[in-house]
Amino acid sequence: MNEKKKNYKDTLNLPKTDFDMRAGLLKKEPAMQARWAKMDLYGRIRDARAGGPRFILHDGPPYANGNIHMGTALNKILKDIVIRYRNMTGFDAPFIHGWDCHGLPIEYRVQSELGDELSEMPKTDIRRRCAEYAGKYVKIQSEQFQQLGVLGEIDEPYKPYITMDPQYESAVLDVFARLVEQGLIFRQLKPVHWSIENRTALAEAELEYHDRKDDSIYVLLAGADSSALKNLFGLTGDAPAYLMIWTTTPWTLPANLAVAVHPDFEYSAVKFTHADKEIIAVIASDLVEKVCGIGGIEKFEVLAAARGAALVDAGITYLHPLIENKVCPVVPANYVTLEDGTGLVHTAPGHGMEDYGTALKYDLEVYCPVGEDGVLDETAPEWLIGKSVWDANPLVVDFLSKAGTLFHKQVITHSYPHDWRSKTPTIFRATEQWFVSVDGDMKRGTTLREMAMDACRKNADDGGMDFIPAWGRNRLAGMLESRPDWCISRQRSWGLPIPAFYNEAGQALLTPASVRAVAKSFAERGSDCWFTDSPTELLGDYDPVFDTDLAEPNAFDAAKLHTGHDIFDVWFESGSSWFAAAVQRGLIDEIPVDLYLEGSDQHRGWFQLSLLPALGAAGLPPFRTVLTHGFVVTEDGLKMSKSLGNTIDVIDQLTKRGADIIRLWVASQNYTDDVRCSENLIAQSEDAYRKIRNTLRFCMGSCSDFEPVRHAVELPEHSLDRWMRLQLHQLVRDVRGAFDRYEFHRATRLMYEFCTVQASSIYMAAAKDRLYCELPDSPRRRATQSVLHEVLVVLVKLLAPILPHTAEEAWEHIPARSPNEPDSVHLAMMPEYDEQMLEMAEDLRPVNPDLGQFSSDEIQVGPAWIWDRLLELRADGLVKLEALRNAGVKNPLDAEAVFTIADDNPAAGTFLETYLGELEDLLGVGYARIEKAGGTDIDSVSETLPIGVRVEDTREKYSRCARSWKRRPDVGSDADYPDLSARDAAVMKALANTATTTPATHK
RNA sequence: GGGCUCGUAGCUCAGUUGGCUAGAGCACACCCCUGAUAAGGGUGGGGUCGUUGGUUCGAAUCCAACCGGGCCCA
Repeated sequence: MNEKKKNYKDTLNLPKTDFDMRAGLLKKEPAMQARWAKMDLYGRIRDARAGGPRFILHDGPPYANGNIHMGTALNKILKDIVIRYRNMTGFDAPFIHGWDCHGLPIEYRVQSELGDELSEMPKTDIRRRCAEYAGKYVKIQSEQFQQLGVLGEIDEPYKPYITMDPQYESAVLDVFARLVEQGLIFRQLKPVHWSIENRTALAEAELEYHDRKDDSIYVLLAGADSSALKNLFGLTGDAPAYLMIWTTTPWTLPANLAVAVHPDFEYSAVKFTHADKEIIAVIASDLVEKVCGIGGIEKFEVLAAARGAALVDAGITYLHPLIENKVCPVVPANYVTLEDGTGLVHTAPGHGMEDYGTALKYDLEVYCPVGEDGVLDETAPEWLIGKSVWDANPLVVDFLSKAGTLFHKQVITHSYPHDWRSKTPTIFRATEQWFVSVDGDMKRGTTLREMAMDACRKNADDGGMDFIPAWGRNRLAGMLESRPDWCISRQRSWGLPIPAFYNEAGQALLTPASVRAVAKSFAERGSDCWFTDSPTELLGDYDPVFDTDLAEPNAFDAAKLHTGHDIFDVWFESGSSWFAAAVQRGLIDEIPVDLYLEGSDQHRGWFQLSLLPALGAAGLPPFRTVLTHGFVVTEDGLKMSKSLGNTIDVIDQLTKRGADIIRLWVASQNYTDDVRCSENLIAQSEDAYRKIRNTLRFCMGSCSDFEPVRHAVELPEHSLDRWMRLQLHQLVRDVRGAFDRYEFHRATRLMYEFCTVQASSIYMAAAKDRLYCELPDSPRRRATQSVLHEVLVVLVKLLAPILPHTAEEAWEHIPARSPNEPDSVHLAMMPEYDEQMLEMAEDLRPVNPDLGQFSSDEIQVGPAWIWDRLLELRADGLVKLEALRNAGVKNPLDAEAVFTIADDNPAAGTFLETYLGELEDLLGVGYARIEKAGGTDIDSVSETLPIGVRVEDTREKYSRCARSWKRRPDVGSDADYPDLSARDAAVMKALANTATTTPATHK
């Protein structure tokens, strides 16, 4: 590089900025977060938006156990984007975070750590340890969320809502009292999933299905009246008749009380030899062959057939397989299938949900001979008493085998429910539990199910709910339609006690007033007092004698009561958060809140289990809109699991790449479906991040000597700058629209493509010449700076919800940022767009007075149309430049663009003259000129605009300007600067002038 | 097994009420620039729109079945 070139370089206005090209997020983000905390950014946003329209997103509480994972991060970042965007559009949108602290997983964890100490430990000690454990993870997760740039009432000086907080617990009881008031709470013996290991009833959510090996047995049940059974089939003879059933849980046979058949199925009486005797067995017709095959029966004879309904109508009974002289009925049931077994279903109401339903219908006893320890009690056959159900299995099989009623036994592997924590198999067992009734009539004259279904049918504006994506409505409705009563009791320590007292007769004291009395105690002393205080103390001023809700108030002597041992299902606690989190903060009037935003699994979970308490207690849904997102899956779309080792750790990514990278990844995903995540995919976001960052950086660098108030100018008519501003305003319109609809991936893509295409590839590339080479204060340069400055400010604001750290850093580097703007971008308002400008641009006018007409009277043009054509000319020219490059002209500045028009088309000529300068820059060529072709044979890019373009090598033809590097005919036209083009020579003279008049600049 | 749901280039996404040889950006390849430089620009290749059938003059778009993935149940 020679001396002279260097001199000219010094005369250029090259970009200048302190905004680092390399992000350095790992260092900057923590510092930024610390500063936000120090300045109380969140509090300042609250103050700034006070009085604005409220927007409440109610945070679903994550479970305070373990580090956050990618899914938790996805969820919280999406919420944070919503909150930030809403606040930037003028809403008063607080963000109150929450944590779910009670529950089995934590208790189980603490128990495992305690080991043998556990047995001697009082409940309060276990609970204290659980509380410490939960508190520890609340803190850890809180910090992790904050590291992701999540804002809100999550840490000091603000308080998130914590489900183990006394105030919160008290509020949950408040909700409960209202449900009691509505008559929705009842107590009943009912089979529940029971964990023997943990001695507790389990919610369905607490089950995992794993393969397990079990004895699959086919059992013959002798007809109580063998001839009656044979008569039904029109049979005679000596062979005894049996019903054949199938089960994989032999231990439930002691509790067998019936056999269920499908009334519509056909059943066959089959004759074959079993244990050297000829017998007749009843099997569903479609399964005869299969069952005989399984049993190794080669020779069998189907004697006759009858409908299931006929068996029922004939009052067929059978002899209990284990208990002598016990006679049981055949009952109809529609859930009987022909998938497995024999089509006749062993029914034990104490050990199965469907069996239980049948029992209620046909008045069978809900008999359960199994204790909470999984051991058969004294009501069982003597040889089974004291045996665990697992030990009972082989004994039962053995008994049947000896009795000759075991048709067949085989070991099968099947999917069986396991306790999600201990991984041990669960059983169904009937126990006394507390329930929320779904179909019982409330005081308000309807049922919870009816209310819920009704809310599902209506939109938010009609008192119902809105769903994003729309199918959420269907999914929630489907679950509500079929869900059973909600069992809310658990037999554990770590949870909110169900405030039921019992008298000596075992009657429960549970009324709205008694619950509220306990709520008061819990608010004052925390729920630990349930385990330390006497019932009298817990009830305070409440005296059952004066409780009008009690039918027999005198049956309950406060002094003789004892407290119940049940705690609430944790879902009831989190399902009451709409009330409990709001009541402490004076936000009760905001119910239903605007938005719940969780993973799609929460249709069954939190959404449903918040809806039910809210409808029961308040008569309203808790939310107006439910937004769900999919799950984080691997690059191949498969589920992530620790055991498969295909997970990606969010903290790992955070400490490796920075929060804004993860946030950009989140924002770029269409979360309505599952989102794929891998190292690769996040790396892709990192690339995108760099592009965005550099686009901002170029704007800053180019505006280093630009102050909008002093230098901003009107953009010239027909200038590329006008096009750019048009693009920018379209961007604002489209991005805001996308944000408004929660379509963050659209917003992100729009902004990213704007940076890549419109800004970087088209505008900035074209604007370089004028930015660098023109006089600093030239109107043309100032116009470009005016646009770039606007691009910068607008883009930083639009990006702020997604990239809070980078946007804030950029905000600080915006040259001459308006004093009217706040000192944090997160306090700023989202940019508005010039609707009129956009309309005018799209507007097509029959004839543009500046341009006349192109080829016919019908043609209609407008700015948008014109720029589309110009960009087509650009694309065409670029292809030709590429060809020229391959032919040896490497640098487009060594080429000229020649635009050809027909002689007789003055309109096209005028058009070209108007835009020739912009076309030169758009193509990045040294020079552009117009050529009139003789005929009409123009190789035009557009039918409506007959203009052709070609490019030519000018290395022989023109000299290169030593300053702008452009080859053009006017190089050397100024004798003082023979190596410069006319424009650059003039600029140099002007600069020389300035230099002599203001020597200070050379100091 | 059931309910809901998704399936467009290697990746992330567009594709209005069915209608021109299915579009972007990234990635990739090749090339350029070296005055956004651990930057910037250009060109190009790449898709039987999960599969198969059907409706239709015409289907990525509507219907059915199937295959594969996910969530929730069983």
